[in-house]
Amino acid sequence: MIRRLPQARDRGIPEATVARLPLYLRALTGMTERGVATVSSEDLAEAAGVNSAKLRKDLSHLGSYGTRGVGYDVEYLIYQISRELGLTQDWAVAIVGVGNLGRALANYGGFVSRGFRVAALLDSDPDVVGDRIAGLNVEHIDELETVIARRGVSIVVIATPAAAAQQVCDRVTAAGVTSILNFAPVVLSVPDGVDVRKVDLSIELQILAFHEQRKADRESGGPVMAEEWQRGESA
Amino acid sequence: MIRRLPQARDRGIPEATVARLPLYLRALTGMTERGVATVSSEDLAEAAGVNSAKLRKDLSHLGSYGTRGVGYDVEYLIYQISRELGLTQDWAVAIVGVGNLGRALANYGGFVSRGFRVAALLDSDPDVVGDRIAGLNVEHIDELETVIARRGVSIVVIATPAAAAQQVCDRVTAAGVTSILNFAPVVLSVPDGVDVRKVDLSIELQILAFHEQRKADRESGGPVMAEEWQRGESA
DNA sequence: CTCACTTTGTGCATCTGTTCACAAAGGGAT
DNA sequence: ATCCCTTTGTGAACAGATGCACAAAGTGAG
Repeated sequence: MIRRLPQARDRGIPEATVARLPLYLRALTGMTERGVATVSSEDLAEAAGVNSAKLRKDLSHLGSYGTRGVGYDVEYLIYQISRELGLTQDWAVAIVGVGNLGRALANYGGFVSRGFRVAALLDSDPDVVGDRIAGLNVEHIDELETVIARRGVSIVVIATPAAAAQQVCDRVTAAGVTSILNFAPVVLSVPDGVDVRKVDLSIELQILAFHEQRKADRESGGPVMAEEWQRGESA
Repeated sequence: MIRRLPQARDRGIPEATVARLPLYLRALTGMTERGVATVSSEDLAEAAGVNSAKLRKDLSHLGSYGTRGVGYDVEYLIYQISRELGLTQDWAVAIVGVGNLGRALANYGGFVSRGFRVAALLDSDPDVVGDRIAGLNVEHIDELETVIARRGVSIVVIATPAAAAQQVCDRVTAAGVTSILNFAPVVLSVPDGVDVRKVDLSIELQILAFHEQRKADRESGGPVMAEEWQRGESA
């Protein structure tokens, strides 16, 4: 039986915490730019849009980096979170699919700012290959494996149409990539050990629609009962 | 005390379930296009990339729409999920900020396909105002309130630079919008009753980097045990 | 009708995440 | 040094989500 010590410095950081660390990092970066040297959990939590107990518990998973009665040193905390997230090293990212979205991503400043470097843009469309976007030459998808190997690409962003995504995914995983950010609206199947994160614009809208509908229902005198539909004769 | 009946048709659908319904919907749509009339929880779960017990529990929150020994009627289930998500009605969406990302969103087919209609594109840049994108005229941000009111916009997508986002947010909430999809890398503060969903490209990358780093650590000689760090003399 | 087989819907145990509330720790004033 | 004030770090209660495993419900063959 694996006994998990309840120590800090335990390397098992909860997934929910990991997802919030970038948020704290951004808030802290803003503060350091405004010359703030020290921040309390209360203030940082407010800036990040979470409650302060949660913030403190999250940070406690990294170690004990605050000073009671005072708060956290902004610079130091930035460094600790960056290190934990692996942002002190430089990640080479390839973007596959240079349509509207791929272009937007290539030009997105937020990528470059924090340890990420767009190392390649790839597409299959001959009209697009050769274009210069965000200072990079768009290369043909045939070069995928070569580019990944030569430039040490470890994260691939898939911004292709849905139909091409699985195929691209298969090729990049075969080439040894184990981290994929997928914008195509499909469920990718990948070998064990490969992480896929998905960003799906239409899913987000659908979730909003759900809540919006519910708000509307509540205002206009309750749910529209009994639009009951006879079961069976649909098809 | 409010006694919540453990019945199906209970309108309290868990958030986690709501977030998966669009996934099921997409899988089902694919099936109906391939002429599949009936599907088991096992197969649908596989297509959506979840486990089958979870799928069944999720669907059971909508009601009891399956047939034991047979499975679910694809068309009927599509209808039920669509209705629950509010996709049987037509949602007018306005996109504020017509940079690379805004353009990508305006052209994204997935929006239109399911009940969402891009009703307006707005920007503050005079060079962009007047452009025709995805069949729409880009309008000046000054028209924001008018456009929202006239076209019945109920969901606003913010795709502006970070610096402009809160201001746009304030204006659209003042105009009565209660659902916002935010792509700008800032924490928006909104009045009670307003739903904000956030899509943040760089956060997703940072989460991937964290896991990637961890995988790298593990391979290069196991967890770096006893990198124990003496507490206190850091900083 | 009865039996064998399939697949749903759900009670229950478990795990993960959130929030409360407070003791412990540090700072600064006197 | 002592006292008071602030703020962290965390135990414990609670809440929410997941997954197992099985009874209940349906189909179809004989």
